[in-house]
Amino acid sequence: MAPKVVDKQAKRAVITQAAAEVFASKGFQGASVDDIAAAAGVSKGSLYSYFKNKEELFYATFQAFQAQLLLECEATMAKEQSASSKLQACLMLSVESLHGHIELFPLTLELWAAASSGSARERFAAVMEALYREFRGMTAGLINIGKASGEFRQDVDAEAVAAWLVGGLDGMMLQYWFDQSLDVRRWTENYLAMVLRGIAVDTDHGGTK
Amino acid sequence: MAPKVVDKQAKRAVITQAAAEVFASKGFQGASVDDIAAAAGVSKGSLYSYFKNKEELFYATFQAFQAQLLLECEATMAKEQSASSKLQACLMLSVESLHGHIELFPLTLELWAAASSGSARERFAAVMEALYREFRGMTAGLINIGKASGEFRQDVDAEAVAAWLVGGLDGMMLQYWFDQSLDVRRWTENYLAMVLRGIAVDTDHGGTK
DNA sequence: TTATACTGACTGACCAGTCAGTCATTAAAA
DNA sequence: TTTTAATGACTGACTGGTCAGTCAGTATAA
Repeated sequence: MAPKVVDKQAKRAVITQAAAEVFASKGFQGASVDDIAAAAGVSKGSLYSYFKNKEELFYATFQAFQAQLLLECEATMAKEQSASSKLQACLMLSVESLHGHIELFPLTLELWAAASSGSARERFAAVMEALYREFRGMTAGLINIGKASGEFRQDVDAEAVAAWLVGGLDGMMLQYWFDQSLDVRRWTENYLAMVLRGIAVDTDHGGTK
Repeated sequence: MAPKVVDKQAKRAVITQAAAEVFASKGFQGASVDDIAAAAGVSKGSLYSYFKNKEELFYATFQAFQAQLLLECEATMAKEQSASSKLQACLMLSVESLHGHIELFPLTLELWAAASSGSARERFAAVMEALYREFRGMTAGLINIGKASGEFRQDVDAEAVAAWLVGGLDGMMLQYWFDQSLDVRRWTENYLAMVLRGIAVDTDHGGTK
């Protein structure tokens, strides 16, 4: 009348952690549920008592990965003062973080592919749309604050810059995934300096040459 | 002593065209060779006489898609004079072109995923690395021409800007794929203007306010 | 005892790639 | 012109294997 008790949350975490590695190295379709169960040290039947199906498991796995990045990002951003330094801190942290966990980047690629076609398309596409909307909104908000405070030019299209920065980060990491000798951190630093000069109001104009 | 003759190249094109649609709507793993053969109006056995295996077929399909974009891009770029207008023309054309064939964008996503994990990883990853290297090189070359001609600042990191523009284009189209109400063309136009202002030498500074 | 967690063998569906045989087309012999 | 032979493009049933998800039975804690 009060049988065996396990910490379900902890066990879910163990499973998603194992799943992250397997999904990242074999892909969504390529990873079999047997593989994941074995990696997590759990039987297949047990795994199915924690997750409705493979799709659900994949989604939970990606969520865990994403949530951690978002947390780090928000924490770091809060420390900065000006809009441009917040932007810079946030972008650099994202690059650092993705760079540091590059072995999990395929999870994202798999989600993109899953969201683009296949049976789970509708669901994953909705997730991605919401995620991008949030990131764009956050970034655009930051830029608008900069405009309001007179830090950035009035004719800056906040949405456009936000979309390109968010997209650029993804595209950047994609290139890094394919060639890990690229110095994406330095590139990001240098590039952002250019972009900020382009959107800042002209106070001084200390050009080289 | 001379049997039925068919135009093999033409038939390959018919098959890859059908394959593009099927791969785009069902993904690489999700699309069965039977599906594709049926869509192309060809038997499965016949299809296998044109392509060694499914992977080969997928690669050929992506190549056809990519080659067309590259051709359009090079043609348009040749018409422009200054480095900045070449850059602008090339980027806008790419956005226009991808925008116009957005239904085939999943092909790219599938290739990314295929290149990130699974059995064909090595091969597809090499293809993607080469592709990005080429695009980055082309773009960086353009920027360096601009630097040499005094159009752009000397302290511009050409590689960094190139990587971010190339990556940004991908990331942009990704967002558009998930939400086709986004006005990516206008965003690109506006954003590029900002970037160009950031990398151009300071001649006049006609800021708004 | 009893409620719950857990196991792994099993099932049914799916699919890439093969291959033995068919058929339309053409060259050349009659 | 007609017949015959050669060719290779084409077909689709079949094989060998994989895998998501289920369930009947077992272990364990209260």
